[in-house]
Amino acid sequence: MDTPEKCITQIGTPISKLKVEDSPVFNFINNLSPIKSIQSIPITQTLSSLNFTSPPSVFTSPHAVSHKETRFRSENNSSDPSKDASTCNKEVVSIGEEKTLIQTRVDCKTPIVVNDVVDNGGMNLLKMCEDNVKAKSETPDWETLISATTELIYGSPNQSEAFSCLLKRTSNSETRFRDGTLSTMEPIVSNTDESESFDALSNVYRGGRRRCLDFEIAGKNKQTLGESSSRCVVPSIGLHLNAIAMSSKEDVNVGSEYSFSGNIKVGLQSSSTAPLLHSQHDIMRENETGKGAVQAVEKVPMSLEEMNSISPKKKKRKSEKAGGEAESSSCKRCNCKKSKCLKLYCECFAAGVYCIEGCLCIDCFNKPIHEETVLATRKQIESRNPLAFAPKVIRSSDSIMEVVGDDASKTPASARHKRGCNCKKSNCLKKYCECYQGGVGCSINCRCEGCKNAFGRKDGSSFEQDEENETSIKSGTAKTQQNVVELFNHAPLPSTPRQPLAQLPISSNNSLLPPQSHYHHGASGSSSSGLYNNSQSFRQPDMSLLSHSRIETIIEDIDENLIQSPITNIKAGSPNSKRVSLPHHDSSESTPWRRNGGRKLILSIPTFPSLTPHH
DNA sequence: GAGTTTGAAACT
DNA sequence: CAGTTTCAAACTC
Repeated sequence: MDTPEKCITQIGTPISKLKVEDSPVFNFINNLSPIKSIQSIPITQTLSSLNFTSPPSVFTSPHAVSHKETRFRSENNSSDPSKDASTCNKEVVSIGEEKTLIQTRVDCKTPIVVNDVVDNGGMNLLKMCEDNVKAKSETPDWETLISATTELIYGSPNQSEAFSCLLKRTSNSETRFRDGTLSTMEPIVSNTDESESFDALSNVYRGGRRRCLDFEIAGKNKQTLGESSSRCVVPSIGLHLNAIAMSSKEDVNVGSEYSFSGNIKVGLQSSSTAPLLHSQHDIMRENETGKGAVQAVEKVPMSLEEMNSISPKKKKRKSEKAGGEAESSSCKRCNCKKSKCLKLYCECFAAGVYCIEGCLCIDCFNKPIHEETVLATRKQIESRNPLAFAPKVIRSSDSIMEVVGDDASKTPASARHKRGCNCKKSNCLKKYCECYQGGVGCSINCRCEGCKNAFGRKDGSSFEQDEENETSIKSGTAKTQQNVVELFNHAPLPSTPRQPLAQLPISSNNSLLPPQSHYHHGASGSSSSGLYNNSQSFRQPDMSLLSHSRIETIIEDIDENLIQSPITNIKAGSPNSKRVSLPHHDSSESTPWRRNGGRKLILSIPTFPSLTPHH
């Protein structure tokens, strides 16, 4: 299939004009000082020779490890029109005139070698980097960079190959779609001779993403990224953890759909046409059913107008029609009546995603066409509570393993609701309880009364089957038990199957992070993303859980960051003095990476300049 | 499907 | 910061 149309040009500047020295990739590599210091690898000799003048870029962080998609954008001004850098599938590469940026998206389904690299103390990573650079430095060009980079990112030759292929194709493409109207999250469909590469891409892109809110790229940036407001770019930092953290219902796939952003913007760049906006779930379902993204692409797009014009009834009908399916797939859709989907009451908004046609909301403003409003509202909320959009449940990979493992009778000690619940009547046995809903036990942070949380009571007792049975019996239904089981099965998952919006819980304006990095944080930029983006802790990978683990780790890092940050007066708590308690790590309870006995690879990665227009 | 319950979010 | 109100999800019937 010919796919010029599927390639979206999000970038404006020709890639070829880029000089290797100006490449963000090189710049990034050149800024891996921490690794150097730790491993004493003289990589700089290879890379330092390159003078990068462009803003430092960030390489894939551990988060990126879980991402399969990487997007690069740099503000390079190329001079070679022949290689005009158009962007290919929006998901892939974006070399824009904007600030240097590397966007990474991940799909945890596919093991990424970066972990191994990391686990070797970064040695492999560095070596790979060095080798690639050396090997290709003679003819440094964009493709070389891409190749080297992608290999580093993907680890897998196949993946990197596919990625490179895509980039090449992109660079050669004459077709651009600045309006992003074609934006689709579907993988590029290629003709047969490139099928292999694209198969790989397919894997890379496996799992379409639901469009997310482009919270921070609104404005000028978005123009570069695609005018369509429907485009989804992960906000500068964010992990949209809510999505991740909350959904206990979702299937595991959800977990793999995070996008991280930060300075490492992970993007969901998606598409834009609202109509193509299938929920992530929809796409995933398709993929799961073997139809793959290709079919998703083939879906007849619906115009925004059409979408918006859908009457509530119609939507409801649709919803009902898809009801079972949606329900079964745990794809939540909001049902807001008064909040206009601009408050945290709205699950979609809280999760950092736009509402979709499946939502039954009324007077919804949480749509691309109201992007500015959404952004403004979001900002406002963040100003009130910087962590408003942060994941509610924090869990470590170990925790996940515990849950998944044989000893599933206990709530992961490290898993907890960030702020704690405040249940009065539900005894923390129903989903009204956020702890319960998140599949975690109550903690000291909770102010619940009569806590009987099956995942662990506030008093410290943990879930036991007997107790659970007792509870079920008392409640006169086994539903609770089923719920518990279900929650356990999905414990690490957030409640929203949607596309995670990578968002920084802390607004970029808040400057929660000190300019200088903390223990494992590199110099942080002004962007809120810094919190995540600098997190570079790597752990032994459990691919099936990687995404969650990563994210959770990151969250913890954030906590630590907050704790350690000189800026300690952050009212992390919600308005009502609800605590956004930072998890207390006993000396005995080490952070995930410590628990794993793994080394914590510290990368001092410069953050990307914030694309956020606000200041 | 309508109504109730619940607790988070928002407001005062 | 505490109390109250609003809201929408969860739940019940």
